[in-house]
Amino acid sequence: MKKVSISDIARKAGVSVSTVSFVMNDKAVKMRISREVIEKVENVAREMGYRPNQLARGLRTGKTKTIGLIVENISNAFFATLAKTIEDEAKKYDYKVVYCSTDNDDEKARDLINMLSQRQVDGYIITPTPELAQEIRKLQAENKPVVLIDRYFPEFNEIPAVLVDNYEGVAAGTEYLVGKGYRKIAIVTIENEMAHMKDRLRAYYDVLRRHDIAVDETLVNIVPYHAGRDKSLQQIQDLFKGAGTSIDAVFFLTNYLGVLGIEAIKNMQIRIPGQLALLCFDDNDIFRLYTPTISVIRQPIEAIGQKAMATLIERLKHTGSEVYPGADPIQLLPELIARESI
Amino acid sequence: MKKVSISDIARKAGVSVSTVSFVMNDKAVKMRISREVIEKVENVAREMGYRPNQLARGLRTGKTKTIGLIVENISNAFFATLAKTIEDEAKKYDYKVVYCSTDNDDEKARDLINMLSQRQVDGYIITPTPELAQEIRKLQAENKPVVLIDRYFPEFNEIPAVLVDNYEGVAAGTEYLVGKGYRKIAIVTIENEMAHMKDRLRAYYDVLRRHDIAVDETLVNIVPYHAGRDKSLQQIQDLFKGAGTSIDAVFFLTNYLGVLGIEAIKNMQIRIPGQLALLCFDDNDIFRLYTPTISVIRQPIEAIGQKAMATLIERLKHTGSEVYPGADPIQLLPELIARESI
DNA sequence: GATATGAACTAAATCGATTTAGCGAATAAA
DNA sequence: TTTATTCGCTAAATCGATTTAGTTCATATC
Repeated sequence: MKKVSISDIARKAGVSVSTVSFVMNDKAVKMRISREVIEKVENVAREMGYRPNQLARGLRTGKTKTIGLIVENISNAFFATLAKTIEDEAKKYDYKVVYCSTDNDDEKARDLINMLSQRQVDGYIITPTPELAQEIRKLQAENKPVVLIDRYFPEFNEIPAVLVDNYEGVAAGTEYLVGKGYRKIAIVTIENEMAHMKDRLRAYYDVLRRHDIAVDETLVNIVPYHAGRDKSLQQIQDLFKGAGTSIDAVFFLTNYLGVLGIEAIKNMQIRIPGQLALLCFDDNDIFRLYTPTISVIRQPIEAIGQKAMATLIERLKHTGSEVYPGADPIQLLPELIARESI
Repeated sequence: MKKVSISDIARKAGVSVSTVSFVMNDKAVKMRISREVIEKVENVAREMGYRPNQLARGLRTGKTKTIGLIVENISNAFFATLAKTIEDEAKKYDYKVVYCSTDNDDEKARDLINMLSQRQVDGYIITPTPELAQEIRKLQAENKPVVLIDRYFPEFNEIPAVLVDNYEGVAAGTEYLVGKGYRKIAIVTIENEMAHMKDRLRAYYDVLRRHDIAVDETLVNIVPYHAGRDKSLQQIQDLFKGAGTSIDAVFFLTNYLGVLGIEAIKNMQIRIPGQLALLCFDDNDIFRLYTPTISVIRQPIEAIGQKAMATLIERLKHTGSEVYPGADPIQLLPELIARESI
């Protein structure tokens, strides 16, 4: 049994295809279709279970009512929550979301943009990879609205971006550690050349300097992106060996690294916060449930998703009519959640 | 700047649209297009950044190279991993996956099927909700392959299903508890009328009976699906009050409930496994990292995803040509991971 | 020299919708 | 009675691809 099309309905109802289209799109009144015909068509459509083909509709109208969401990794709790928020938000505006992960690979990101472009999505929300600026410019040139999320390109502000205030978050966290009397504060971050991570690191340096604490570069630990689980864990455990002597606190700059940190303390049986204080950027179920509970800088994920979506919708509404004036990224404030690990 | 279409390429290259189509689809040789023309077209297409419109292609060919994946909740770790596996697997066969969540709501599930159907996906992988059988039959009638995942309808086997062997998993878990000497074994399960959960519960009863352990119905705790976090937690804490006296072990039948169990032991400071032994169906990061580590029955998520995808692809290949003979659900064996909580 | 064969392309139908322009009948205005 | 309007609906173009059935030359065959 084949799917029913608009012409099947037209034939069965004894009217033209156009009439069916008008009725299905609530333009019947405007086109002064008579009450009887409207009812006839609606009945036939219901009986036959007619569902308009969105490919045909999209082809004709140039709108698919779909937006493409590109994140780094959808199985990461942060991005999963973000995706869910965006999807819920999109539904309010009657848009559907298609999402996919880059794994922070430029090549993969380009492929995904390609794929979404071929599928004619109406707009994009993108967590960019380092070299993606060119590709995103092309989308703008094609008049497709784009909103960056979680990351941004400081050198070009033609594209709106929504993210947490990374600098403020890490500054607040570092201040908190300093305020609690810690001086030998180690940092664990992931290798990433992008601005949002530089902002985080910069905040750390600035706060130490502000308090006249000498910066010890051996305390700045950068985990290679492709190190793999075991190697990364090892690097953290090596750092932890100095607990109580060369370091007294560790600030993890990402969620993923913080979880590895927990594995490390578990493996090494380090007393937290006795021997070592712990703080992590970005919350996670585990941090709330672990013993001791882990203090975090919480990102306002829902707010980020909502703001990004609202920005995109705004641009979707008057697409082409006006050019985005360019603006600084929208940076939302994070929240310090003090738990037992400090 | 508008997007480039096939006719733009044709015009610029000075050939017909058909010729461009043949070149782009590697049918140039078969259609004996000359080497020069092929190169000309390829160059023009590359220069202009041509990317075929998949809506048009899908409309014409009737194939979108897309499959719809419907899960219960994409932000749940089990389904997130499953989705990732299926996506990776799909890519091998050159298919793209669109996924969405039902929240176990029949109405929502029907809407999602509708939406995917309108978008002309080629096939479906569905975690069904209780009343979804009719809707799925319609898809079959339209000649769209469907594979059920994680759950199934015992009363109709016309649709292939791939899932863990729930009965065996819970049987093995219960046997393990009994073998360790526990006799007052409580069960915590979620309210769900579907076969896979009934299978889990049935296994519990069967094993107790096999060991001549009297079943105490007060030990069987069913958490209402829409109870909400706090109420569910309360129900588990109420159960835990009997630790050491009326109960000596608790078997959580889902991941989500197990995590609540951890919150409960944390809140109540219960010694595990001293006062109470814990076992959970379906693994989770937290279970591996918590102190004590929690023993689990691990589902073979990757295998389930792969098998489901392979089954779907098989049906996609000869769509329409033959009817699925009908078969029992494919049930894959889970693995008991013994940790410290028993 | 007429005809058949083959090489290298192209025209046009098609998929299923939307949308503009227009047609015939009924009614109103002149 | 003729002309203009309004009503209620339809024909046909269009979106951007794929695909079948030709068409036009050039060459080979008899």
